[in-house]
Amino acid sequence: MPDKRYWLFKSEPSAYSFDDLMNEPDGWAEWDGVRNYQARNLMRDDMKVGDGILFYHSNAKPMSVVGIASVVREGYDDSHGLDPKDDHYDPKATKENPIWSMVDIKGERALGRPVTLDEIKLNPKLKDMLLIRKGMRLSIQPVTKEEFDEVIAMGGDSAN
DNA sequence: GCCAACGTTGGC
DNA sequence: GCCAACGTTGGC
Repeated sequence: MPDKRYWLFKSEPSAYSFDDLMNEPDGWAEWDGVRNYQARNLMRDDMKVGDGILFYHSNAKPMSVVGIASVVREGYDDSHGLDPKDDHYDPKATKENPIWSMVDIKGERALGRPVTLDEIKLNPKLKDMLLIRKGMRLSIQPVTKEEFDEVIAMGGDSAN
């Protein structure tokens, strides 16, 4: 996979945690409900099957990267926006133009230990991560292979 | 719980 | 097309 890319997905563990992903009965989950155009474009246009994902817990104690996941289905229509009863309903979405996209992801493995936001901020190799840029709220962010590998190394995972 | 930063909406 | 108001995110 010559052009494998790497991403960071944020999730509030009170809403959906890495354990929830690992415990999915089917082994994978729809990453639905993203309602931000920039994040949508990344999912719709740039993600490929096999891409690596750092799974980050926001609004958590501690805030940290807790596990590794991967893309198992490339961007497709997020039909949840069409359902008025769905939490992620968007009144502007139509069958002809659902507006939003999602990917499917699979939990790979937990890190040996969580890598906290504080540690990421202190690591000079990770100083350019979007995650620690002031005001950066994007829930899906690209990361470089070097950053991806560094976080895994910090988490004490030797699997790759 | 607070609030800064940011995206979106809507009046003009 | 500008921009103030508003809602949300997410660290603190």
